[in-house]
Amino acid sequence: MIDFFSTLASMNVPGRNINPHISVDCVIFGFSTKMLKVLLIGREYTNPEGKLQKDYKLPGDFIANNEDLDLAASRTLEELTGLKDIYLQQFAFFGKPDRISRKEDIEWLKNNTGHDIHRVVTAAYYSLISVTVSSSESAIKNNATWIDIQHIPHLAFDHSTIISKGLAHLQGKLRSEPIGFELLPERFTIRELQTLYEVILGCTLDNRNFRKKILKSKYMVQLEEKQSGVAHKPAYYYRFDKNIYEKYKSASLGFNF
Amino acid sequence: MIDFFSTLASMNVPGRNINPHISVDCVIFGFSTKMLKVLLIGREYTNPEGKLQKDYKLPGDFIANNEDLDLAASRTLEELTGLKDIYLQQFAFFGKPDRISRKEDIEWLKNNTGHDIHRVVTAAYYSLISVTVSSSESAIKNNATWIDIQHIPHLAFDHSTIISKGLAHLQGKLRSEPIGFELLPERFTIRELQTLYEVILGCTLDNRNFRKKILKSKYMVQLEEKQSGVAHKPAYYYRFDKNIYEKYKSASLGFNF
DNA sequence: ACAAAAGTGTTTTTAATACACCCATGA
DNA sequence: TCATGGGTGTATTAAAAACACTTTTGT
Repeated sequence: MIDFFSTLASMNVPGRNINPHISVDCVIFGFSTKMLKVLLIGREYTNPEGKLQKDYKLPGDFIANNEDLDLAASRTLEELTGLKDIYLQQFAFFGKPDRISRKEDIEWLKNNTGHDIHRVVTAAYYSLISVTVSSSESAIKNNATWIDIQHIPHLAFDHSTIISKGLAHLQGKLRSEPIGFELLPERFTIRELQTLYEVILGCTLDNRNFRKKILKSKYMVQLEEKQSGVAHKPAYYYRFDKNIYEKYKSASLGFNF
Repeated sequence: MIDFFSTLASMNVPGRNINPHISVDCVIFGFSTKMLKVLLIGREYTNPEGKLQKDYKLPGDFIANNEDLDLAASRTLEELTGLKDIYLQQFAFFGKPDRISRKEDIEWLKNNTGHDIHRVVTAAYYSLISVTVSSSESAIKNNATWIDIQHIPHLAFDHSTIISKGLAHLQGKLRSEPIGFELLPERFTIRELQTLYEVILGCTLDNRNFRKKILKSKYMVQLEEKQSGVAHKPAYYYRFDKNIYEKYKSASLGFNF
Protein backbone atom coordinates (compact mmCIF):
# COMPACT_ATOMS: atom_id res chain seq x y z
CA MET A 1 0.00 0.00 0.00
CA ILE A 2 1.40 3.35 -1.01
CA ASP A 3 0.65 6.75 0.46
CA PHE A 4 0.94 9.66 -1.93
CA PHE A 5 0.03 12.54 0.22
CA SER A 6 1.02 11.67 3.73
CA THR A 7 0.18 8.92 6.13
CA LEU A 8 -3.35 10.22 6.07
CA ALA A 9 -3.71 9.79 2.35
CA SER A 10 -4.77 6.19 2.59
CA MET A 11 -8.09 7.57 3.72
CA ASN A 12 -8.84 8.48 0.17
CA VAL A 13 -8.19 5.04 -1.21
CA PRO A 14 -11.58 3.90 -2.46
CA GLY A 15 -13.01 0.94 -0.60
CA ARG A 16 -11.22 1.70 2.60
CA ASN A 17 -13.90 2.27 5.13
CA ILE A 18 -12.66 4.97 7.45
CA ASN A 19 -13.72 5.75 10.97
CA PRO A 20 -13.11 9.51 11.21
CA HIS A 21 -13.54 9.63 14.99
CA ILE A 22 -10.64 7.46 16.01
CA SER A 23 -7.02 7.53 15.01
CA VAL A 24 -3.71 6.04 16.02
CA ASP A 25 -0.49 8.00 16.39
CA CYS A 26 2.96 6.46 16.72
CA VAL A 27 5.83 8.00 18.59
CA ILE A 28 8.68 6.19 16.89
CA PHE A 29 11.86 6.47 18.88
CA GLY A 30 15.28 5.93 17.40
CA PHE A 31 18.77 6.46 18.71
CA SER A 32 21.78 7.64 16.81
CA THR A 33 24.88 9.77 17.24
CA LYS A 34 24.23 9.84 20.96
CA MET A 35 20.81 11.40 20.61
CA LEU A 36 17.32 10.12 21.13
CA LYS A 37 15.28 10.87 18.06
CA VAL A 38 11.67 10.79 16.98
CA LEU A 39 10.46 10.07 13.48
CA LEU A 40 8.28 12.93 12.27
CA ILE A 41 6.38 13.55 9.08
CA GLY A 42 6.85 16.83 7.27
CA ARG A 43 3.53 18.53 6.64
CA GLU A 44 2.65 21.45 4.38
CA TYR A 45 -0.34 23.61 5.04
CA THR A 46 -1.65 27.00 4.07
CA ASN A 47 -2.00 29.37 6.98
CA PRO A 48 -4.93 31.79 7.35
CA GLU A 49 -3.13 34.38 5.17
CA GLY A 50 -2.82 31.86 2.39
CA LYS A 51 0.89 31.33 2.84
CA LEU A 52 2.39 27.90 2.42
CA GLN A 53 3.90 26.75 5.72
CA LYS A 54 5.84 23.72 6.86
CA ASP A 55 5.69 21.92 10.11
CA TYR A 56 5.68 18.36 11.40
CA LYS A 57 3.31 15.75 12.71
CA LEU A 58 3.49 12.28 14.17
CA PRO A 59 2.96 9.37 11.82
CA GLY A 60 -0.61 8.34 12.35
CA ASP A 61 -3.81 7.47 10.62
CA PHE A 62 -7.50 7.11 11.11
CA ILE A 63 -8.51 3.55 11.74
CA ALA A 64 -10.64 1.55 9.37
CA ASN A 65 -14.07 0.62 10.62
CA ASN A 66 -13.20 -3.00 11.11
CA GLU A 67 -9.64 -2.55 12.16
CA ASP A 68 -8.17 -3.41 15.50
CA LEU A 69 -6.32 -0.51 17.12
CA ASP A 70 -3.09 -2.44 17.62
CA LEU A 71 -3.18 -3.56 14.01
CA ALA A 72 -3.83 -0.03 12.83
CA ALA A 73 -0.73 1.05 14.70
CA SER A 74 1.47 -1.65 13.22
CA ARG A 75 0.03 -0.96 9.80
CA THR A 76 0.90 2.72 10.10
CA LEU A 77 4.37 1.79 11.19
CA GLU A 78 4.84 -0.68 8.39
CA GLU A 79 3.51 1.68 5.74
CA LEU A 80 5.98 4.24 6.90
CA THR A 81 9.11 2.25 7.61
CA GLY A 82 8.49 -1.02 5.86
CA LEU A 83 9.27 -2.76 9.13
CA LYS A 84 7.30 -5.48 10.86
CA ASP A 85 7.76 -7.08 14.26
CA ILE A 86 8.79 -3.86 15.86
CA TYR A 87 8.48 -3.12 19.54
CA LEU A 88 5.18 -1.28 19.70
CA GLN A 89 3.12 -0.42 22.69
CA GLN A 90 -0.05 1.43 23.43
CA PHE A 91 0.57 3.99 26.14
CA ALA A 92 -2.23 6.53 26.32
CA PHE A 93 -5.36 7.88 24.85
CA PHE A 94 -5.74 11.53 23.92
CA GLY A 95 -9.22 12.88 23.69
CA LYS A 96 -9.40 16.50 24.72
CA PRO A 97 -12.23 18.10 22.75
CA ASP A 98 -9.98 21.00 21.77
CA ARG A 99 -7.02 18.99 20.54
CA ILE A 100 -8.15 19.82 17.03
CA SER A 101 -8.89 23.49 17.26
CA ARG A 102 -6.23 25.48 15.43
CA LYS A 103 -7.44 26.81 12.10
CA GLU A 104 -4.57 25.35 10.14
CA ASP A 105 -5.16 21.89 11.58
CA ILE A 106 -8.85 21.85 10.71
CA GLU A 107 -8.05 23.24 7.27
CA TRP A 108 -5.36 20.62 6.73
CA LEU A 109 -7.70 17.79 7.72
CA LYS A 110 -10.26 19.11 5.28
CA ASN A 111 -7.74 19.19 2.45
CA ASN A 112 -6.42 15.76 3.24
CA THR A 113 -9.58 13.91 4.08
CA GLY A 114 -12.36 15.84 2.46
CA HIS A 115 -14.19 15.96 5.77
CA ASP A 116 -14.79 18.68 8.29
CA ILE A 117 -13.31 17.01 11.34
CA HIS A 118 -13.32 18.62 14.77
CA ARG A 119 -13.14 15.79 17.25
CA VAL A 120 -10.81 12.84 17.06
CA VAL A 121 -9.78 10.60 19.89
CA THR A 122 -6.38 9.13 19.24
CA ALA A 123 -4.71 6.04 20.60
CA ALA A 124 -1.03 6.70 21.10
CA TYR A 125 1.63 4.04 20.66
CA TYR A 126 5.34 4.22 21.02
CA SER A 127 7.73 2.10 19.11
CA LEU A 128 11.44 1.56 19.22
CA ILE A 129 13.48 1.00 16.11
CA SER A 130 17.07 0.97 15.15
CA VAL A 131 17.76 4.11 13.15
CA THR A 132 20.09 2.35 10.76
CA VAL A 133 17.36 0.25 9.19
CA SER A 134 14.71 2.90 8.97
CA SER A 135 15.50 4.89 5.85
CA SER A 136 13.05 2.95 3.74
CA GLU A 137 11.62 4.16 0.48
CA SER A 138 8.20 4.79 1.89
CA ALA A 139 9.69 6.82 4.73
CA ILE A 140 11.30 9.10 2.19
CA LYS A 141 8.08 9.30 0.22
CA ASN A 142 6.30 10.32 3.40
CA ASN A 143 8.76 13.09 4.26
CA ALA A 144 9.80 11.22 7.35
CA THR A 145 12.72 12.71 9.26
CA TRP A 146 14.52 11.83 12.44
CA ILE A 147 14.43 14.77 14.80
CA ASP A 148 16.35 15.11 18.05
CA ILE A 149 14.02 14.90 20.99
CA GLN A 150 15.77 17.98 22.38
CA HIS A 151 14.87 20.05 19.33
CA ILE A 152 11.29 19.23 18.48
CA PRO A 153 9.86 22.04 16.36
CA HIS A 154 6.29 23.24 16.17
CA LEU A 155 4.00 20.26 15.71
CA ALA A 156 0.48 19.72 14.48
CA PHE A 157 -2.43 19.15 16.86
CA ASP A 158 -1.37 18.09 20.36
CA HIS A 159 1.50 16.02 19.07
CA SER A 160 4.08 17.67 21.33
CA THR A 161 2.11 16.52 24.35
CA ILE A 162 1.87 13.03 22.94
CA ILE A 163 5.62 12.89 22.47
CA SER A 164 6.42 14.02 25.99
CA LYS A 165 3.96 11.57 27.51
CA GLY A 166 5.47 8.88 25.31
CA LEU A 167 8.95 9.72 26.49
CA ALA A 168 7.84 9.45 30.10
CA HIS A 169 6.47 5.99 29.40
CA LEU A 170 9.63 4.98 27.63
CA GLN A 171 11.67 6.06 30.64
CA GLY A 172 9.52 4.03 32.98
CA LYS A 173 9.73 0.99 30.76
CA LEU A 174 13.47 1.29 30.39
CA ARG A 175 13.84 1.03 34.15
CA SER A 176 11.77 -2.09 34.42
CA GLU A 177 12.63 -4.07 31.31
CA PRO A 178 15.62 -4.42 29.05
CA ILE A 179 14.18 -2.73 25.99
CA GLY A 180 17.18 -0.57 25.17
CA PHE A 181 18.31 -3.19 22.69
CA GLU A 182 15.35 -2.45 20.47
CA LEU A 183 16.84 0.93 19.74
CA LEU A 184 20.28 -0.35 18.81
CA PRO A 185 21.50 -2.30 15.81
CA GLU A 186 21.89 -6.08 16.10
CA ARG A 187 25.36 -5.74 17.55
CA PHE A 188 26.45 -2.95 19.81
CA THR A 189 29.01 -2.11 22.44
CA ILE A 190 28.27 -1.79 26.11
CA ARG A 191 29.22 1.84 26.00
CA GLU A 192 26.60 2.45 23.31
CA LEU A 193 24.01 0.83 25.52
CA GLN A 194 25.08 2.89 28.48
CA THR A 195 24.92 6.12 26.51
CA LEU A 196 21.44 5.16 25.39
CA TYR A 197 20.37 4.73 29.00
CA GLU A 198 21.97 8.00 29.98
CA VAL A 199 20.30 9.91 27.17
CA ILE A 200 16.85 8.49 27.72
CA LEU A 201 16.91 8.71 31.50
CA GLY A 202 18.66 12.06 31.47
CA CYS A 203 21.35 11.18 33.98
CA THR A 204 24.87 9.83 34.05
CA LEU A 205 25.60 6.31 35.17
CA ASP A 206 28.71 4.91 36.76
CA ASN A 207 30.34 2.93 34.04
CA ARG A 208 31.76 0.16 36.22
CA ASN A 209 28.48 -0.44 37.97
CA PHE A 210 26.58 -0.33 34.71
CA ARG A 211 28.78 -3.01 33.18
CA LYS A 212 28.50 -5.13 36.29
CA LYS A 213 24.72 -4.90 36.22
CA ILE A 214 24.38 -5.55 32.50
CA LEU A 215 26.95 -8.33 32.21
CA LYS A 216 25.50 -10.16 35.17
CA SER A 217 22.42 -10.85 33.04
CA LYS A 218 22.66 -13.98 30.96
CA TYR A 219 21.08 -12.44 27.90
CA MET A 220 24.07 -10.33 26.94
CA VAL A 221 26.06 -12.40 24.48
CA GLN A 222 29.59 -11.29 23.73
CA LEU A 223 30.58 -11.63 20.08
CA GLU A 224 34.05 -12.31 18.79
CA GLU A 225 34.26 -9.15 16.74
CA LYS A 226 35.69 -5.97 18.16
CA GLN A 227 35.38 -2.44 16.96
CA SER A 228 37.96 -1.44 14.40
CA GLY A 229 39.23 1.85 13.11
CA VAL A 230 38.76 3.61 16.43
CA ALA A 231 41.57 5.63 17.92
CA HIS A 232 41.40 3.86 21.23
CA LYS A 233 41.11 0.39 22.66
CA PRO A 234 38.45 -1.33 20.59
CA ALA A 235 35.33 -2.49 22.36
CA TYR A 236 33.79 -5.93 22.01
CA TYR A 237 30.42 -6.19 20.34
CA TYR A 238 27.51 -7.81 22.10
CA ARG A 239 24.08 -8.90 21.07
CA PHE A 240 20.89 -9.30 23.05
CA ASP A 241 19.48 -12.80 23.19
CA LYS A 242 15.73 -12.58 23.50
CA ASN A 243 15.27 -16.29 24.15
CA ILE A 244 17.62 -16.30 27.08
CA TYR A 245 15.93 -13.23 28.44
CA GLU A 246 12.48 -14.80 28.27
CA LYS A 247 13.81 -17.84 30.06
CA TYR A 248 15.45 -16.03 32.93
CA LYS A 249 13.31 -12.99 33.45
CA SER A 250 12.47 -12.66 37.08
CA ALA A 251 8.84 -12.99 37.94
CA SER A 252 8.78 -10.93 41.09
CA LEU A 253 9.60 -7.28 41.46
CA GLY A 254 10.18 -5.56 44.74
CA PHE A 255 8.49 -2.52 46.14
CA ASN A 256 9.48 0.98 45.25
CA PHE A 257 7.93 3.50 47.56
CA MET B 1 -27.84 14.40 36.98
CA ILE B 2 -29.88 11.28 37.50
CA ASP B 3 -29.74 8.05 35.58
CA PHE B 4 -32.98 6.11 35.39
CA PHE B 5 -31.99 3.17 33.37
CA SER B 6 -28.34 2.49 33.93
CA THR B 7 -25.19 4.48 33.54
CA LEU B 8 -25.94 4.54 29.87
CA ALA B 9 -29.27 6.19 30.34
CA SER B 10 -27.86 9.67 30.34
CA MET B 11 -27.53 9.18 26.60
CA ASN B 12 -31.22 9.71 26.30
CA VAL B 13 -31.29 12.99 28.14
CA PRO B 14 -32.26 15.52 25.51
CA GLY B 15 -29.62 18.07 24.71
CA ARG B 16 -26.78 15.77 25.58
CA ASN B 17 -24.80 15.38 22.43
CA ILE B 18 -23.46 11.85 22.40
CA ASN B 19 -20.50 10.45 20.56
CA PRO B 20 -21.53 6.83 19.95
CA HIS B 21 -18.05 5.73 18.85
CA ILE B 22 -16.16 6.34 22.05
CA SER B 23 -16.89 5.38 25.59
CA VAL B 24 -15.22 5.25 28.97
CA ASP B 25 -15.37 2.33 31.35
CA CYS B 26 -14.34 2.42 34.99
CA VAL B 27 -12.97 -0.50 36.92
CA ILE B 28 -13.76 0.69 40.43
CA PHE B 29 -11.83 -1.25 43.01
CA GLY B 30 -12.82 -1.45 46.62
CA PHE B 31 -11.60 -3.49 49.55
CA SER B 32 -13.63 -4.91 52.37
CA THR B 33 -13.80 -7.97 54.58
CA LYS B 34 -10.40 -9.02 53.33
CA MET B 35 -11.47 -9.16 49.71
CA LEU B 36 -10.73 -7.03 46.71
CA LYS B 37 -13.96 -6.05 45.05
CA VAL B 38 -15.15 -4.42 41.87
CA LEU B 39 -18.22 -2.28 41.52
CA LEU B 40 -20.48 -3.71 38.83
CA ILE B 41 -23.79 -2.62 37.41
CA GLY B 42 -26.62 -5.12 37.17
CA ARG B 43 -27.99 -5.31 33.66
CA GLU B 44 -31.17 -6.87 32.34
CA TYR B 45 -31.47 -7.97 28.77
CA THR B 46 -33.65 -10.23 26.67
CA ASN B 47 -31.79 -13.13 25.15
CA PRO B 48 -32.47 -14.40 21.61
CA GLU B 49 -35.31 -16.58 22.90
CA GLY B 50 -37.02 -13.58 24.42
CA LYS B 51 -36.20 -14.53 27.98
CA LEU B 52 -35.28 -11.86 30.49
CA GLN B 53 -31.72 -12.42 31.68
CA LYS B 54 -29.47 -10.74 34.23
CA ASP B 55 -25.80 -10.13 34.07
CA TYR B 56 -23.35 -7.38 34.92
CA LYS B 57 -21.34 -4.69 33.25
CA LEU B 58 -18.74 -2.14 34.19
CA PRO B 59 -19.93 1.36 34.96
CA GLY B 60 -19.27 3.31 31.83
CA ASP B 61 -20.78 5.70 29.39
CA PHE B 62 -20.42 7.11 25.96
CA ILE B 63 -18.67 10.42 25.96
CA ALA B 64 -20.36 13.63 24.98
CA ASN B 65 -19.13 15.26 21.83
CA ASN B 66 -17.38 18.04 23.65
CA GLU B 67 -16.27 16.10 26.63
CA ASP B 68 -12.74 15.30 27.67
CA LEU B 69 -12.10 11.60 28.28
CA ASP B 70 -10.76 12.07 31.79
CA LEU B 71 -13.73 14.23 32.66
CA ALA B 72 -16.11 11.67 31.22
CA ALA B 73 -14.55 9.08 33.49
CA SER B 74 -14.84 11.21 36.61
CA ARG B 75 -18.37 12.15 35.65
CA THR B 76 -19.32 8.49 35.32
CA LEU B 77 -17.75 7.82 38.67
CA GLU B 78 -19.47 10.74 40.32
CA GLU B 79 -22.86 9.93 38.85
CA LEU B 80 -22.52 6.45 40.24
CA THR B 81 -20.95 6.98 43.63
CA GLY B 82 -21.47 10.65 44.29
CA LEU B 83 -17.76 10.89 44.97
CA LYS B 84 -15.30 13.42 43.63
CA ASP B 85 -11.52 13.62 43.93
CA ILE B 86 -11.12 9.89 43.68
CA TYR B 87 -7.97 8.16 42.53
CA LEU B 88 -8.69 7.61 38.87
CA GLN B 89 -6.33 6.59 36.14
CA GLN B 90 -6.53 5.76 32.51
CA PHE B 91 -4.78 2.46 31.95
CA ALA B 92 -5.66 1.11 28.52
CA PHE B 93 -8.00 1.37 25.62
CA PHE B 94 -9.91 -1.43 24.06
CA GLY B 95 -10.78 -1.30 20.42
CA LYS B 96 -11.08 -4.77 18.94
CA PRO B 97 -13.68 -4.58 16.17
CA ASP B 98 -15.47 -7.62 17.59
CA ARG B 99 -15.72 -6.50 21.18
CA ILE B 100 -19.35 -5.75 20.52
CA SER B 101 -20.50 -8.84 18.68
CA ARG B 102 -22.76 -10.92 20.88
CA LYS B 103 -26.39 -10.63 19.91
CA GLU B 104 -27.57 -9.72 23.39
CA ASP B 105 -25.01 -6.91 23.64
CA ILE B 106 -26.02 -5.35 20.33
CA GLU B 107 -29.67 -5.74 21.26
CA TRP B 108 -29.10 -4.19 24.65
CA LEU B 109 -27.32 -1.21 23.14
CA LYS B 110 -30.20 -0.72 20.75
CA ASN B 111 -32.73 -0.77 23.57
CA ASN B 112 -30.72 1.57 25.72
CA THR B 113 -29.46 4.03 23.17
CA GLY B 114 -31.83 3.77 20.27
CA HIS B 115 -28.89 3.25 17.95
CA ASP B 116 -27.53 0.26 16.13
CA ILE B 117 -24.00 0.26 17.49
CA HIS B 118 -21.35 -2.22 16.39
CA ARG B 119 -18.03 -0.55 16.98
CA VAL B 120 -17.02 1.33 20.08
CA VAL B 121 -13.54 2.10 21.26
CA THR B 122 -13.42 2.45 24.99
CA ALA B 123 -10.94 4.16 27.26
CA ALA B 124 -10.56 2.18 30.44
CA TYR B 125 -9.89 3.78 33.81
CA TYR B 126 -9.39 2.25 37.17
CA SER B 127 -10.30 3.94 40.36
CA LEU B 128 -9.80 3.14 43.98
CA ILE B 129 -12.36 3.95 46.59
CA SER B 130 -13.03 3.09 50.15
CA VAL B 131 -16.00 0.72 50.22
CA THR B 132 -17.45 2.28 53.34
CA VAL B 133 -18.33 5.53 51.65
CA SER B 134 -19.62 4.14 48.43
CA SER B 135 -23.18 3.07 49.12
CA SER B 136 -24.66 6.25 47.75
CA GLU B 137 -28.22 6.67 46.59
CA SER B 138 -27.31 6.82 42.97
CA ALA B 139 -25.29 3.63 43.25
CA ILE B 140 -28.37 1.83 44.52
CA LYS B 141 -30.46 3.38 41.77
CA ASN B 142 -27.95 2.06 39.26
CA ASN B 143 -27.99 -1.49 40.61
CA ALA B 144 -24.39 -1.16 41.58
CA THR B 145 -22.98 -4.06 43.59
CA TRP B 146 -19.59 -4.87 45.00
CA ILE B 147 -18.44 -8.20 43.66
CA ASP B 148 -15.43 -10.17 44.83
CA ILE B 149 -12.73 -10.16 42.21
CA GLN B 150 -12.44 -13.90 42.71
CA HIS B 151 -16.06 -14.46 41.74
CA ILE B 152 -16.76 -12.28 38.77
CA PRO B 153 -19.81 -13.62 36.92
CA HIS B 154 -20.60 -13.39 33.26
CA LEU B 155 -20.09 -9.86 32.06
CA ALA B 156 -21.25 -7.80 29.10
CA PHE B 157 -19.00 -7.06 26.14
CA ASP B 158 -15.28 -7.59 26.84
CA HIS B 159 -15.59 -6.32 30.38
CA SER B 160 -13.93 -9.36 31.94
CA THR B 161 -10.81 -8.64 29.92
CA ILE B 162 -10.92 -5.02 30.97
CA ILE B 163 -11.10 -6.02 34.62
CA SER B 164 -8.17 -8.40 34.44
CA LYS B 165 -6.02 -5.88 32.61
CA GLY B 166 -7.06 -3.32 35.19
CA LEU B 167 -6.06 -5.60 38.02
CA ALA B 168 -2.65 -6.15 36.45
CA HIS B 169 -2.16 -2.40 36.28
CA LEU B 170 -3.28 -1.99 39.86
CA GLN B 171 -0.74 -4.59 40.96
CA GLY B 172 2.05 -2.84 39.11
CA LYS B 173 1.07 0.50 40.55
CA LEU B 174 0.85 -0.89 44.07
CA ARG B 175 4.44 -2.01 43.82
CA SER B 176 5.72 1.35 42.73
CA GLU B 177 3.58 3.83 44.63
CA PRO B 178 1.78 3.89 47.95
CA ILE B 179 -1.78 3.86 46.65
CA GLY B 180 -3.13 1.21 48.99
CA PHE B 181 -4.43 3.97 51.23
CA GLU B 182 -6.94 5.02 48.63
CA LEU B 183 -8.75 1.75 49.17
CA LEU B 184 -8.96 2.06 52.93
CA PRO B 185 -10.97 4.37 55.14
CA GLU B 186 -9.33 7.50 56.53
CA ARG B 187 -7.87 5.60 59.46
CA PHE B 188 -6.70 2.04 59.31
CA THR B 189 -4.42 -0.39 61.05
CA ILE B 190 -1.16 -1.63 59.63
CA ARG B 191 -2.52 -5.14 59.52
CA GLU B 192 -5.40 -3.94 57.32
CA LEU B 193 -2.92 -2.39 54.96
CA GLN B 194 -0.83 -5.54 54.87
CA THR B 195 -3.86 -7.70 54.14
CA LEU B 196 -4.75 -5.35 51.32
CA TYR B 197 -1.29 -5.78 49.81
CA GLU B 198 -1.47 -9.53 50.22
CA VAL B 199 -4.87 -9.77 48.59
CA ILE B 200 -4.04 -7.54 45.65
CA LEU B 201 -0.61 -8.98 45.01
CA GLY B 202 -1.72 -12.52 45.69
CA CYS B 203 1.07 -13.44 48.06
CA THR B 204 1.82 -13.41 51.75
CA LEU B 205 4.19 -10.90 53.26
CA ASP B 206 6.36 -11.18 56.32
CA ASN B 207 4.63 -9.05 58.87
CA ARG B 208 7.74 -7.78 60.65
CA ASN B 209 9.37 -6.75 57.42
CA PHE B 210 6.20 -5.15 56.15
CA ARG B 211 5.87 -3.00 59.23
CA LYS B 212 9.53 -2.04 59.02
CA LYS B 213 9.15 -0.99 55.40
CA ILE B 214 5.91 0.91 55.91
CA LEU B 215 6.79 2.63 59.15
CA LYS B 216 10.13 3.78 57.80
CA SER B 217 8.22 6.09 55.48
CA LYS B 218 7.44 9.44 56.96
CA TYR B 219 3.95 9.60 55.53
CA MET B 220 2.46 7.06 57.92
CA VAL B 221 1.06 9.05 60.81
CA GLN B 222 0.17 7.17 63.96
CA LEU B 223 -3.04 8.35 65.62
CA GLU B 224 -3.80 8.26 69.31
CA GLU B 225 -6.83 6.04 68.96
CA LYS B 226 -6.57 2.30 69.16
CA GLN B 227 -8.99 -0.35 68.08
CA SER B 228 -11.57 -1.23 70.68
CA GLY B 229 -13.89 -4.17 71.16
CA VAL B 230 -11.47 -6.63 69.65
CA ALA B 231 -10.60 -9.81 71.51
CA HIS B 232 -6.90 -9.25 71.27
CA LYS B 233 -4.33 -6.54 71.73
CA PRO B 234 -5.83 -3.48 70.07
CA ALA B 235 -3.97 -2.04 67.13
CA TYR B 236 -3.13 1.61 66.68
CA TYR B 237 -4.80 3.47 63.87
CA TYR B 238 -2.74 5.27 61.29
CA ARG B 239 -3.49 7.70 58.54
CA PHE B 240 -1.71 8.44 55.31
CA ASP B 241 -0.39 11.96 54.95
CA LYS B 242 -0.42 12.91 51.30
CA ASN B 243 1.50 16.14 51.81
CA ILE B 244 4.37 14.42 53.55
CA TYR B 245 4.40 11.80 50.82
CA GLU B 246 4.60 14.38 48.05
CA LYS B 247 7.45 16.08 49.87
CA TYR B 248 9.56 13.00 50.42
CA LYS B 249 8.80 10.85 47.46
CA SER B 250 12.01 9.67 45.98
CA ALA B 251 12.73 11.01 42.58
CA SER B 252 14.86 8.19 41.34
CA LEU B 253 13.90 4.57 41.00
CA GLY B 254 16.36 1.79 40.45
CA PHE B 255 16.48 -0.68 37.65
CA ASN B 256 14.52 -3.87 37.62
CA PHE B 257 15.74 -6.19 34.96
C1' DA C 1 54.47 9.50 23.09
C1' DC C 2 50.09 11.03 23.38
C1' DA C 3 45.09 11.17 23.32
C1' DA C 4 40.92 8.66 23.86
C1' DA C 5 37.85 5.46 25.29
C1' DA C 6 37.75 0.33 27.04
C1' DG C 7 37.96 -2.45 30.68
C1' DT C 8 38.63 -4.02 35.49
C1' DG C 9 38.00 -4.90 41.75
C1' DT C 10 37.28 -3.65 46.20
C1' DT C 11 35.04 -1.38 49.91
C1' DT C 12 31.06 0.78 51.96
C1' DT C 13 26.40 1.44 52.45
C1' DT C 14 21.86 0.24 52.05
C1' DA C 15 17.93 -2.70 51.45
C1' DA C 16 15.79 -7.37 51.66
C1' DT C 17 15.09 -11.59 53.97
C1' DA C 18 14.50 -14.97 57.51
C1' DC C 19 13.04 -15.98 61.86
C1' DA C 20 10.33 -16.50 67.37
C1' DC C 21 8.55 -14.65 71.26
C1' DC C 22 5.93 -11.48 74.55
C1' DC C 23 1.81 -8.28 74.97
C1' DA C 24 -2.94 -6.51 75.61
C1' DT C 25 -7.56 -7.47 75.26
C1' DG C 26 -12.42 -9.84 75.38
C1' DA C 27 -14.67 -13.86 76.24
C1' DT D 1 -6.88 -18.51 81.85
C1' DC D 2 -7.10 -18.95 77.28
C1' DA D 3 -7.49 -17.75 72.52
C1' DT D 4 -6.51 -14.11 69.27
C1' DG D 5 -4.05 -11.18 66.68
C1' DG D 6 -0.64 -6.93 67.74
C1' DG D 7 3.75 -5.70 68.13
C1' DT D 8 8.92 -6.05 68.43
C1' DG D 9 14.84 -7.01 67.15
C1' DT D 10 18.71 -9.16 65.21
C1' DA D 11 21.63 -11.59 62.14
C1' DT D 12 22.37 -12.87 57.29
C1' DT D 13 22.46 -12.08 52.56
C1' DA D 14 22.13 -9.51 48.38
C1' DA D 15 22.24 -5.46 45.82
C1' DA D 16 23.64 -0.60 45.00
C1' DA D 17 26.98 2.98 45.19
C1' DA D 18 31.35 5.07 45.38
C1' DC D 19 35.73 5.28 43.64
C1' DA D 20 41.02 5.22 40.20
C1' DC D 21 44.04 3.09 37.44
C1' DT D 22 45.80 0.08 33.43
C1' DT D 23 45.06 -1.39 28.55
C1' DT D 24 44.75 -1.03 23.60
C1' DT D 25 44.46 1.30 19.65
C1' DG D 26 45.20 5.30 15.93
C1' DT D 27 47.52 9.36 15.00
